[in-house]
This record gives sequence, C-alpha cells and structure tokens, in this order.
Amino acid sequence: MSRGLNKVMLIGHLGRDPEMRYTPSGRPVTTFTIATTRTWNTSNGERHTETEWFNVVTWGNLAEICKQYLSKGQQVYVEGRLQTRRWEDSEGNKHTSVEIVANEMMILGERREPLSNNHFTESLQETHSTDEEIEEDEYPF
Amino acid sequence: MSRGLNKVMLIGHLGRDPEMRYTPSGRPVTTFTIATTRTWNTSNGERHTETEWFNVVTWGNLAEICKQYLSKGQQVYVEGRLQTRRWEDSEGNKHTSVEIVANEMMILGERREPLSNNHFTESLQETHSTDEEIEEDEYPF
Amino acid sequence: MSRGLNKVMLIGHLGRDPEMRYTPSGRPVTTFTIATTRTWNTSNGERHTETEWFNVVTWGNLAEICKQYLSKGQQVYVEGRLQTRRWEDSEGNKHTSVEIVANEMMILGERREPLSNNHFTESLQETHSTDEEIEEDEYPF
Amino acid sequence: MSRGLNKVMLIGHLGRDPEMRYTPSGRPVTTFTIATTRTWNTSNGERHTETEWFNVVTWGNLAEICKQYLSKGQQVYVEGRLQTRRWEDSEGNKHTSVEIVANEMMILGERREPLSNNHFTESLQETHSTDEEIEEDEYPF
DNA sequence: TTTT
DNA sequence: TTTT
Repeated sequence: MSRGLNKVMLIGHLGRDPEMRYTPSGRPVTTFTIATTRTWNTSNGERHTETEWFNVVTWGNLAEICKQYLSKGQQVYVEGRLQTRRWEDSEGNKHTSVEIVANEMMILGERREPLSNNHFTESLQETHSTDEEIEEDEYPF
Repeated sequence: MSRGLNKVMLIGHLGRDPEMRYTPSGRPVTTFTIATTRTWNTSNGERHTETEWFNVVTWGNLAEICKQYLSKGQQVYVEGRLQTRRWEDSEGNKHTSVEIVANEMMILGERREPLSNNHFTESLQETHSTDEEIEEDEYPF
Repeated sequence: MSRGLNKVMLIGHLGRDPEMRYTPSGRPVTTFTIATTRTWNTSNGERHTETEWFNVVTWGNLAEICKQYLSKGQQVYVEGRLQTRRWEDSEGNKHTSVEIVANEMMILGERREPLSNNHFTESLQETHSTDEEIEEDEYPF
Repeated sequence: MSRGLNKVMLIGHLGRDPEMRYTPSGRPVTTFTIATTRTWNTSNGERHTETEWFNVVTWGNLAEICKQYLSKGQQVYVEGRLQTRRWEDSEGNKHTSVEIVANEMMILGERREPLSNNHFTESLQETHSTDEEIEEDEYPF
C-alpha cells in the first residue's frame, strides 16, 4: 500500500525508433522519445503551439513489446511515473535527466504491421535466458 | 481541441511553505515543492523507499489559493502538465528545470486553519489591480 | 478548491455519430457512446476480450466541437467525471443512467476530413444566440 | 498490450466499513462505497454542492488490505476501471450495477490505528488456503 | 452512507 | 525540504 502518487499520462508521437538494451543481468530496457503538442489561444487571439519532448523508459516485458511494435512517428498512449536521475560523467560534470518510467503503453490510430523480426525474436530468446530480477537503477544509460 | 496529452497527477507532502511572486504585469505565480514517496519490495524480499521531489508552479487564482491555504508538510493532490524550461544564467551556464504547471489542487487530510492573513489579503487587492493576461513564459524564475 | 476527485479517462471508438441537442435556454449538449475493449489472459492461458460501453455527454463549446469533428468508429480520448442520474419515466418506472460528463476530448489516429457542414455552421450561429449559462441538470434527456 | 483505456481515479470518504467476502474458490473480494463531493459556482453566484456515490470492488491482496486498513469516514485515493454489470434477480427483474474495480488504493490524511484483528488475521489464513485464480465475474454479489 |  |  503506497503513500504517494506519481503518475504521468502522455499521448504523443515517437520521435525515433525505440532502442532496446540489456542490463548486465540480462533485463531488457527500451527507451524512446515522445513529442506532445499543446495548442492554446492567448488573450489577444493569437494561436500558439508548443511541443514538449519526453524521454520514456520501459523495462522487462513491456520493453520487448515496445521494441517490437513501436516505430518512429507512431502515436502512443503511455502511462508511468516521473523519475529524475542525477549523475556525474567521467569528467565530473553533473547531469540531470528526467524520464517517464512507463508501465503501460497503447498504440493509437491505425494498426501498423508488426515489424518483421524473426531475427529479433531469436536474439531475444538467447539474451533472455538470464532474467533474474534486478534493481532498475543498476542500469546506467 | 488539443492533439496531445501531457498530464501529471501527484499526491505528496509540501517540502516548504509556498512562495508567491508576481509577473511584471501583476499576475500571481506561486511555487512549492512536493515530495512523493514510493515503496516497493525487491525480489529478495527487501523493502525499498524512494522519495521523488517535484517543483510545482501555479498561476492566477490557483496561485493565490495555494499561497493562502498551503503550508509546509501538508498533503496535497496536484494535477497539471509537465514542463521543461531551459535557460542560461548571466555567466552563460545552461540550466534545465522541470516543473509541474498545476491547474488543479486539493488539500488532503484534516483541515488546517487557513493562514491568518488580513495583511496578505490587503496586499493581494493592491497588486491584483493590473490583472491583464500575460504569457506564462514571460516570467523568469 | 475542490475536496473530492472524480476523474474518468477513456480511450475507445465511437459507437455511433454524436447527437447534438439544445437545452431550453439554448445551451448545446452532445452525446455519444464509446466502446473500450479490454483483453487479458486467465491463469489457464485463455485469452479474454470484453467491451465496455460508455455514455459520454459534453456541453457548450466542446459539445459543438464533438458534433462537428466526431463520427462513428473514430478513436478518441475523453476525460471527465462520472455522473449517475436517477429519474422516473411517465409510467413511474425508476431509471438510472451513468454518464461521463466530458470536459476534454482528443481525436486519435489519422486526421479525418472535418464534416462538410456549411449548413451546420449556419444553424449553429442562429441557435447559439442565446448562450446564457444554465444548470447542467436542467436538461432532461 | 491493451487497445483501450478505461481509468477511474477517485478521492473521497468511505460511506461505511468495507465488507470482505470470498468467492466459492476462496478468492477474497472487498466492497465499499466512496462519497466524492463536488462544489461549483453558478453564473448567478450561488454555491452548489453535490455528492456522488461510488461502489468500489477490490480483489485478492488488495481486498485484504482494504478490509484490514479502511474504515468508515476515512479519506482514500482509489484507481481502477469502470465496470457495468447487468443481471436478473430471482423474480426476473433486470438490474444494472456500476462499480469501480480498483487496482490501487492509498489512505490519505493522518494514519489511523490499524484495526486490531488477531481474529481477522487467523481467519484469513484458513480461508486463504485455496487461492487458485478465478474469473472475476464468477462471483455473484 | 462519507467528509468539510 | 515532506510524510509514515
């Protein structure tokens, strides 16, 4: 039973094809970006448009599904929590990254062909063999 | 009619009393921080706790309500959109800030005494006289 | 400042073209239905699918936009509150209806042509002349 | 990967203590009601208040947690999906019931004492022995 | 039937 | 920096 709510819901389009990697222990991680466009009218009647970009991260099964079904330009619904990570690079510079750790994803609009990926599926089988549970923050990217 | 969804919903506790300021044109802006605590169990049975901090910004009427009714430690529900702002300081360093621009707020738990603020209310009247509509990004903070 | 949250978010397809009517005072009301499909796997590996139907109601400007842009089969995102109305028909039978009173709507998927409706737009102008604010529950339908 | 969104989020107070029962196969189900109060101002400056009542259903682990920690009057956050069930009673009358099938629950406000329930815990152990997975709609209530 |  |  949690004591806090941290929920983000997005609808937007993928900025690029998703990328899948693996943690040292073999857990799949898929990342992609979503552009969300907001339009509004100012008091003097002008129309404004602003695009906000989000970094989305998915883990485990959902990571594989995202890699397999999503591609650049597609419209998706994504739900998850907001996470800020801070780290230092090798030169000691501090960085902050804000990500949506998604636990739900829905493809919107017309159905596209699932990516043809016999190859993909095979490689999944191999890598997936070590699927022990790991900490999410174990993975540096 | 919008074409994108960018929604954030938080429940957490205020890290400090809210601060209210005004844009050059007299529009009130209130900022505060919210801590959201997440707890989960790892596969080896350990219990983890992680606190995420959020910067919340409110405008106009809601800014005044937040200033008037919220105080450090209080539990609130906040709903809004996620906004990333990038700017350079006077020395040319680049900064990024991520904020929740809230359009709804609910006080949770027991009712606290509204802050005694005859003084506050008066000053509101004065400042509020110039209430023309301005762009949100007009305000640097 | 509200003290309760009652929020519904749906993504689904319209079951029929929306219908627009007017309250006695001239306020537009548009109603339509949305089908939301849920799929899940049972423990014995069977795949289940269930479709839930929702009655959606919109008022004012949004009612006009829904009438103008939505049509049967379209995929939409809808956000609003859940409302239960109880009433008796002329024969004394009691009825209950559950509706989503939507305050946000987004068209998903590919953009369709806006319905050609010079006629529609004209009639809107006429009817719209009496646009005083009325109680939502004033309208029996 | 789902193709529809059906999400309800509520904050309100419990109208009565939750009730826990078991399906024939031993799966716990807990039901309770939540009151959500909405206040708004009409155009002529009057203040209105309306309370909406929701039937909430929880299953499995969450059912046990709700039974154990919730009691009448408590403020909670509840998240789930909207479900309409139709059935006929023994006299052939048709009924419709609308429920929130919750999958998340958060207690809001001050912490109350967990209900003292050594007895409760014991009885849980016994009944829980048959914890096979069953269909949700298997349970008539 | 709850709460403020 | 909050809360439990």
